[in-house]
Amino acid sequence: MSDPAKSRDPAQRSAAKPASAPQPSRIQMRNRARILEAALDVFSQHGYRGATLDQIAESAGLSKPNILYYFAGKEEIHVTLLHQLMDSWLEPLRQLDPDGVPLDELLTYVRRKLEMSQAFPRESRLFANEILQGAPRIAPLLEEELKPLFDSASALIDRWSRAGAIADVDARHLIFSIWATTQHYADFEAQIGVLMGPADTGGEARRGAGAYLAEMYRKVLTPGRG
Amino acid sequence: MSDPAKSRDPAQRSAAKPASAPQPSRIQMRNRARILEAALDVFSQHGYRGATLDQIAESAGLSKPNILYYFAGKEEIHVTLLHQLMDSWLEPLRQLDPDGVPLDELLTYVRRKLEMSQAFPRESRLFANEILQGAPRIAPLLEEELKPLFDSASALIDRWSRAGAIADVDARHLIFSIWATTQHYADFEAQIGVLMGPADTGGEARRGAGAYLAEMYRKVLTPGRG
DNA sequence: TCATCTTTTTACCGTTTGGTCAACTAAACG
DNA sequence: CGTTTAGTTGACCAAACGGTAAAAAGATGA
Repeated sequence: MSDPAKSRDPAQRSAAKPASAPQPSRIQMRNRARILEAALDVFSQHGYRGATLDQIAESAGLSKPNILYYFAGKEEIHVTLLHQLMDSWLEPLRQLDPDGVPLDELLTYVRRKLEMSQAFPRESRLFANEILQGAPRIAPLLEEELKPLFDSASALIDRWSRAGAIADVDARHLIFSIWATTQHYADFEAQIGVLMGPADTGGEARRGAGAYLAEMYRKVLTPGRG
Repeated sequence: MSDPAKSRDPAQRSAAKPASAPQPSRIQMRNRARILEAALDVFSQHGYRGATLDQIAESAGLSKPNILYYFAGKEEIHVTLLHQLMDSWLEPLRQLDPDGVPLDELLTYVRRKLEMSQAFPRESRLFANEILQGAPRIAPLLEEELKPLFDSASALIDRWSRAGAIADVDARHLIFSIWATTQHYADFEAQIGVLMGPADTGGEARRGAGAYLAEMYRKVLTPGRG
């Protein structure tokens, strides 16, 4: 009766055997992508608990049981999104070049991070939601992926700082402030929309943020009489 | 049968007649405070949809129907918290003194805002959660209370800027960056705990943040050769 | 003491939620 | 073609949810 592996299970668990990668079909790739796209919409807007499978299903144009055919459950969809997100999210930090011009490297990092928040506000909000709630599903990933990168970037900035290439700043709090200021424009968009005038959110606010942050971090990082 | 106002209704709707303020009893004050305290815990940790009346009830040490005796519903509890929060949240900005020393005023504002985030992280997260989800319940309050204050503060900073008392910065984005950097330590505490080492979150990180932000905004705001 | 008003609880209701099941349809392949 | 497999769906379920009804229990004051 219960023949194991009697049929291919697209909703493969995370601990699937590495050897048995049955190469997903075109339909599977398309529908998984649809589901993740819809889930990003719903999760980023309502948070994990606030999102329902029915909402995701309707937004994806699929039935709820069909969604559970591709993913083992609500949590697996969420975790999948977070894993996908983490990679692209860390890329700007990875591109910090130890051999580049320190000030340019950091200002470029600020610019990339801001562009990323503006281009992918849903991803930013999804991440913010998860962290706000204590990172219950992404904590291991923070420890394994984010922390090593954060440590090495901090060490690099500290070296630049001690060498006098940039001002004497606390590297870790500098990174925090860059994350905070850039992601703020995505995460608090509802507030900014009210304060800047709703008609304006995409236009002047965008350029204004870039110009302000560039100038701010130029002042913060330019070495000078202390 | 349906005698209106046949019994005092502690769960008074918001649009209650102003003349009929029956002066709440000691029990009412104590239990309402318990409920709001418990609700702040639960809402700030799980978000609006993620929080349940049963959780709030258990945390408050009351039964669920008893909670609904004091508040008309889940949403009313949430809105009450947001209203209470908004007042104290805006106070540091209100204390900006047009007649003070501009640089000192702004650095003091940064310090106060950071202290507030560190002293009331649950309030900060409650607010962040609400904004993140599009401010569905607090939008009117943002328009009526936050925006006027934001506009006048921006105007004041602009005047200081044009007068040369501080550097030439965009006042509105300056305020955004102050909000972002200070609230970040409360809202992203889970992330910061991982990156700074969990044992450290309350100690060095606290002082480090204050020192870093003071130095950063000193550099940003000190007028000098552009 | 009794009568009245406030507070609390027990039992319940309708809806929503994540998830399952068995049957159905559509491809793939010989 | 037929058979096997992949994909899809309507019907359903148990649990959790916000909220209600009504009556019990406490407090209050004459």
